[in-house]
Amino acid sequence: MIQQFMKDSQQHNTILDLAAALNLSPATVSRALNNTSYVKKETKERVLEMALKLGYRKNKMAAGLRNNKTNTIGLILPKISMYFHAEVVTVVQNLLHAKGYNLIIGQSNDDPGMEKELAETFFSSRVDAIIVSCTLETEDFSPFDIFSTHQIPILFYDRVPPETYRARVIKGDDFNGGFLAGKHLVEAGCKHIGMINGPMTSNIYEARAAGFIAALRMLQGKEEPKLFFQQQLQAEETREALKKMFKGKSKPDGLFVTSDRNAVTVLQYAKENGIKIPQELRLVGYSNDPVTAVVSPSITTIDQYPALFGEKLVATLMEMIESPPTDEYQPAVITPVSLIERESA
Amino acid sequence: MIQQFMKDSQQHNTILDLAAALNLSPATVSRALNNTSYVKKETKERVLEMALKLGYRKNKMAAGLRNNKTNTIGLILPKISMYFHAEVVTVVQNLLHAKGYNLIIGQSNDDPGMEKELAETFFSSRVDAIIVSCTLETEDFSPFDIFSTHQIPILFYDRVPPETYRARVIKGDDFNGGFLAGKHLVEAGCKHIGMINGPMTSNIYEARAAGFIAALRMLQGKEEPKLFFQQQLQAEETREALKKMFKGKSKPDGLFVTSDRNAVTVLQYAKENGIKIPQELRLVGYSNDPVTAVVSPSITTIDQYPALFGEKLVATLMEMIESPPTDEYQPAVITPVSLIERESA
DNA sequence: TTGAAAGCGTTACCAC
DNA sequence: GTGGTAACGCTTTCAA
Repeated sequence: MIQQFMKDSQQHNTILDLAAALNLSPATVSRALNNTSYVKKETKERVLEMALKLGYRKNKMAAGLRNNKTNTIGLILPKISMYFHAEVVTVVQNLLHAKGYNLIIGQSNDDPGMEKELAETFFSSRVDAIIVSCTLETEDFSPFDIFSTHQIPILFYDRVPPETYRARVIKGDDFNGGFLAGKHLVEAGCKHIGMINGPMTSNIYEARAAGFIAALRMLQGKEEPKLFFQQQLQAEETREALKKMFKGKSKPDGLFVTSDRNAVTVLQYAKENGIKIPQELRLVGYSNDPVTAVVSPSITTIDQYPALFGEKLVATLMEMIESPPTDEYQPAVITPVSLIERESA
Repeated sequence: MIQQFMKDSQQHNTILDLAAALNLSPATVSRALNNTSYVKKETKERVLEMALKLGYRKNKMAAGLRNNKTNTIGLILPKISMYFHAEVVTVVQNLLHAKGYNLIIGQSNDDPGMEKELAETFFSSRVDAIIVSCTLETEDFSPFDIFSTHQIPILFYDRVPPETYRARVIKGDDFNGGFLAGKHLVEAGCKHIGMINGPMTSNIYEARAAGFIAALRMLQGKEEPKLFFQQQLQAEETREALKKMFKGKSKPDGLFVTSDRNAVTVLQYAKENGIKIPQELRLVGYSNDPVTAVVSPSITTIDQYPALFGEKLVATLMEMIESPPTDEYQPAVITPVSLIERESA
């Protein structure tokens, strides 16, 4: 009876197949499947039962084409293996899944060219919205213009464009993170405080540095911290920076390293060179990567609450998707940070 | 001139718009855009130029619907923040992107229910193929049957179904990994060797245990290692296991912990309880998570070469997508592992 | 070398 | 409550 309506197993059953098997119109079947408008209770049950029997699954592409809505969100980030990003992605994906959304993830590998390609691809896939954390070097944000011009919600997070590029933004309180680090080192009695930072082209490193310097100025009365290095956050460069710092006579006794991975590198360098942490050098990292808790000495660091961050991200995104687009200025959402005190400082 | 063909900026330009603007048929435009069949060189250039001018981007859904090919691959894994998986995903995504494929990632959070849901969703999205690393508890693999019955390539990796479930598989050499760990501990002179393992419902832990036991039998002549615990890989349970192990009089002097995160937990437990590593207890972990290199003492572990793993994964998948489906038995692809010797053993 | 037209699977409008 | 049908944007046969 039913077999006769089944196609070759490799074929996909469609609404038309269901309709034929039930002597109904495709319209009614669609209504029954989607709970839209009224369908006789009995009819609905028959449809659902048959759908199960024939192993029917909606073709999302067809639905997407018709509805101009894909229930897919694109997410572009530099590297998924970074602790903060991995945590955020996990939360975002779980929350979106619960709301019936699919997530497409693209890694730019910190390459602006790749970032642009991903933006194009996601646009072609007609994502309903897009979430972006930029590369360290993104200076041209025009590849993202297509989204705003087509009224597709775009939300930047963590590494975001400058305010001059009008866009919705959610980011951690990097200024405060830097400030807390500086304050902690000053209050620990450090006199020669240095910093190893990421490239200033990225808002997060710029803000962490600003907060850090503000703390030193305010609490230490110093005009400008002397031992101050910027670099790409590679282990080799960190070692170079350390070599320079410890060559002179006024060695640092406190160091703020704006990424935990690099803070670990500092730890290793110190061990290799007989520098005692925290006795001779106090150290503060950034992100509360679990690794900071298990090295010894454990590393004092700044927690960014990635789970909370992810929740706010999704809440903001949903608001953007559901509410009609507005030209009103929307201030950046800032999520909290706090200092986690451990052995290194 | 051109403006008159532009729609409201929020609308998407289509092939019809291009065709109208150029006085061509949509067919020709499509051919020009896709390099399919011959189009006069000049026509093609005009099309491409206009596409650029109007900011045309192909609607992938429409193309997918028509072609029955989405250029999208689904990937289901337990948790993206695990080192091995993060690395594999990165490689897989980069390689697939280079080949023009999109990747949809879904995290099951080690929940078989979620895993099933993701499989359904990806099927609905009509992915061209699917890659799966199962949850620790997946025992019913039938949610994946839809893919094989519809001739959609499915490739399991790392945590895979038993051989009785006929499917293409690629996995690390877990047996050998276990063997290497056992051998290393025996050769280091350990007499009371124990193991802390994950749940035996998962093939990876089952194989690591088998290899480990084989090594002890072969090299130590022991019938059965005595200090042997299985558990879910949570820190608390690891501590429980350790407490039991070190309560009795015959304490272990060598320990194989089948996950690096737990090996770190062992390290901390040892520190807290004054057990000297490696003098009193030699320790071997699994995965070569970067954390094992930076804790002290650094942890001897088994490297799984995730980058190589990812390459083989993509190569196998491409072969499955491109070659006609076959019923021939395809043996599992096994990727190499090796022991990384560090301070802990 | 190009055009006309059908069709992929779904949904929503308009009838009845 | 339900059915008929057009339309979403693209590609591909068939014809010219």
